[in-house]
Amino acid sequence: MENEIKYTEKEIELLLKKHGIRLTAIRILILKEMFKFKNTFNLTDLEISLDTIDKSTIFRTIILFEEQHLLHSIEDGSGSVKYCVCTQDHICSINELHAHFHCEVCKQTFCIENEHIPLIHLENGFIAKSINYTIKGICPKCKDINHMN
Amino acid sequence: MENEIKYTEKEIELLLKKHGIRLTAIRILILKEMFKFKNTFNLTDLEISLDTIDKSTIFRTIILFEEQHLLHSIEDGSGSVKYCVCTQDHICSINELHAHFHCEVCKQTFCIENEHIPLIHLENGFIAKSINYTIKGICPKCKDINHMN
DNA sequence: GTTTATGCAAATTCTTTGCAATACT
DNA sequence: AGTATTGCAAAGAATTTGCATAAAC
Repeated sequence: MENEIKYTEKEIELLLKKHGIRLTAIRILILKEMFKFKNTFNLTDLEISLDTIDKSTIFRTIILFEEQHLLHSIEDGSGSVKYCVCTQDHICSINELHAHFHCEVCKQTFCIENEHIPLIHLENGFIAKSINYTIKGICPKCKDINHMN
Repeated sequence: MENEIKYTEKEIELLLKKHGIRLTAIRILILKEMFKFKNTFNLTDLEISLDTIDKSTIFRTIILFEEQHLLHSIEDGSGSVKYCVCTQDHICSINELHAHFHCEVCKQTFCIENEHIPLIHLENGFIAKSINYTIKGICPKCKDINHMN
């Protein structure tokens, strides 16, 4: 594992509580694991790295976290829903949502942190709850490997 | 069927040819059916309305149409990929792509025709091929039915 | 002790593929 | 004849659910 742990046990617990999520050993473990992913992750990613925990438990935990706005989902057209954790440096309210980039070669999905999603005008009567802005293409690493331009 | 047929047999055939797609009776039938949907449609929608044609044939036809840029796909997080046909009044090149609105109540996905997707700046090295901009929320009809605001 | 969370097993849904049969040129 | 298209059947992948057990409050 090449990742640096950003959050202490205590901080993980506070984050859960802040979002009105009851503490359990498994939820702490799952959230801790989520922070290990540099980019986004899907259910299978978590299932593999948390192989003692049942898939359905992870699934229901993701649903709970999403309902409590501790994470949000990204549809990148890869065939599985990706997730990323909402933290204070990674804002997820509707006006400050960030966009994502999905590489069609390596299948990774990156957060585009530096810019918010530009909003467009909605006709009267439509109520926006969330926005998904995903650019698909080729990331720098895969471009170099495949000598594309 | 409350839909008005917008395209004649002849126009359907021309559209296929224009996109370098060989004509077959089934492809003409499928494209004609696609135009009947006011909004977007998915594989199952077509499977139901074209119940004499096999699902895998429809699937492979969609892939072909998409490769030839006769239609484009939309990931709206509904669990199935939606499609909509690219016509001259419904531009689909990357700079002129339109956004979509997905209603979480009725599960319909609407094209937002009046505005192009605003582009955001990509860091050096990223190559964009397509963009997916989908707003999720509640459509006017469902808002009224459920007395929401 | 009652509510909530978890694991196991399996169902469901959506997508995709192999292969044989058919149609087209 | 040879290539492209289609149908059938089934595989694969991702998601979701029912129910019994275990944990938390």
